[in-house]
Amino acid sequence: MFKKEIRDLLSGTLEDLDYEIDGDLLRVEEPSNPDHGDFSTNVALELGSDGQGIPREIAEEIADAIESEPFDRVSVAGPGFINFVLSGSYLRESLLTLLEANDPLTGVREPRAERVQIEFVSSNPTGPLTVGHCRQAVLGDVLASLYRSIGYDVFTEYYFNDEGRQMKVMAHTLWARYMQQLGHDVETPEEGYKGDYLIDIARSVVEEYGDDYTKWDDETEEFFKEIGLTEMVDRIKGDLRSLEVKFDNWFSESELHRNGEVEKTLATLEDNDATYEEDGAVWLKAEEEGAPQDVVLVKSDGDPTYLLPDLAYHKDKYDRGFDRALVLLGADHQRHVENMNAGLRKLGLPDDFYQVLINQFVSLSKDGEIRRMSTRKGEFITMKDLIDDLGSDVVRYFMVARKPESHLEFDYDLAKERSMENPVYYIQYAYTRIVSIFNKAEQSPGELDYRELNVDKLDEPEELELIKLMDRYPETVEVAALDYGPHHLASYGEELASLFHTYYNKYRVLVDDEELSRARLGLCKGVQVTLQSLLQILGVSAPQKM
RNA sequence: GCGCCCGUAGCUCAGUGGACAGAGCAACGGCCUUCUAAGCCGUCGGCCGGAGGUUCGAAUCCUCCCGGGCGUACCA
Repeated sequence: MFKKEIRDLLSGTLEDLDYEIDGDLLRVEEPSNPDHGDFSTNVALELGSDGQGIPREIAEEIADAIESEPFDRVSVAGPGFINFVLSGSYLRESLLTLLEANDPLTGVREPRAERVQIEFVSSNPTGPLTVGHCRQAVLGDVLASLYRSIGYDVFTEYYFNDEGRQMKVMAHTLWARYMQQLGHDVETPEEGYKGDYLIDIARSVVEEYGDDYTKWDDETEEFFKEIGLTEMVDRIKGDLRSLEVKFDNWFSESELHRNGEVEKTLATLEDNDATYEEDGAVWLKAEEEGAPQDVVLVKSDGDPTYLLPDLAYHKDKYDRGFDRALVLLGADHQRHVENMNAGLRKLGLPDDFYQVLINQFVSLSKDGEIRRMSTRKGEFITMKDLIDDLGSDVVRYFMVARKPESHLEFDYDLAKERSMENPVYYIQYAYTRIVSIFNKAEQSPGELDYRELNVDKLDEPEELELIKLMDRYPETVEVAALDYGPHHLASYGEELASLFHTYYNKYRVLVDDEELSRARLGLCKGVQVTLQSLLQILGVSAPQKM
């Protein structure tokens, strides 16, 4: 946030001094080297290369013109950088502002007109959710929190692909398992789902219905599809609940078929001259819109492919009034995205409506071994196993700690670790430590009156560093949301926790000097409020005791 | 072959075109009468996959190459 203020300040100063600069070139950053101040700008270098003067001289001029107000020092360095050092009094003041608001995000929580819909997980209800879905579930959930926390109107949705070929394969596999339970020699389909979970379901079907469905026909298929679907949807919802992931809506693909939306979408595409027939199938002219090749919308057997209902679904999202439809998809859906973009353009939807965050796969390392997963082969670790074993806090944290477009190697051994080497506990423990300090002080954080604090007592470098870092929190949240990068928040959490632990180890909060104690308690409360907000966005608990 | 993503310390990864590239783990060396040692402090460790280019300045942008993942279906 504060970076933006400096930018505004600079742009005013530049105007006063008759310099002209493109807004994009006016950059303020936080140097990694503390010798270069808390913030710095290269604007004088940009002006120099634009021929408006000599960088160092411009820098001197700008530095002289800037009020000293929130800064201790504004200096020129190197070829023409301008470095800003925040004053202690500004920082202390900002701690009081935080304590007064009792909410670290007031600055960025502004009402935004845009309505954002986020769709994620959306697996075929043909099997249990695996660690891969788990990453997406947490990414989507945290992104939704991030957007809400900066003032967006967010709506989350899970789309069940409960129609189509995969469902038929599932039904057939389930029937085969059922027949096997009854002692018939029926082979599990080659393409079928090999996991044991279908055997469990088959067993319960035998218990309830006996041998009523030994003949494979349309009625039997429908029956097993229905049973399998109900059972899988139930499990999926249960798994997500235990991961603390909530959806505002569950949407079924079958609904789009029933109410004619799929057909209507096809008709629109035909009207827009976006389709043609070949080999008995209906094709979308996707290549015209930048896709690598045309794709089939309706197969020669009359069934639509996955693409057509998905187009209908997004038309529906658009008609429901969302301004942006963010969809989280796995890396294997890249081609689908290109097809969707082409199809949506043919339907006449605005280009920036459909946005996709592609996330790479998860591998799991345990006892030094890396294990990969496949739902169809039945080789996978389910989300449920993971949560039962590690708890939702740990699972959630690990799943968002890496940026979505990177492969995630889930370090099972570290996740299992109950020590401060585990970053989840490290962050939680910082929070808990503060609770513990307040207990020791026989005071609740709520009782602490910020108006009675003498923050001038806070002048240790670590104290000012902590405030400085907290000052950056709102901006971190905003960046994490807008960049679709929840991992920024995780990194920030580790940094803040680390700084606090260091401080805690070096200084005592509760000391004989009562005024100092109170001021330090105020600082602790600031950290606590910030961590609480962060953990809440990540969906990780903030324990009172550990 | 073509397309997308990734390649940064031994390992797992951060790093919004800036000024000597960071963290955690591992390794090594220290440290417990204290608000929780489930800890703390320190040291070691890098031609940022390679080669060109753009720029006053590149881990970051462009091109090519190498390595890994994914895709390239009338599956989802």
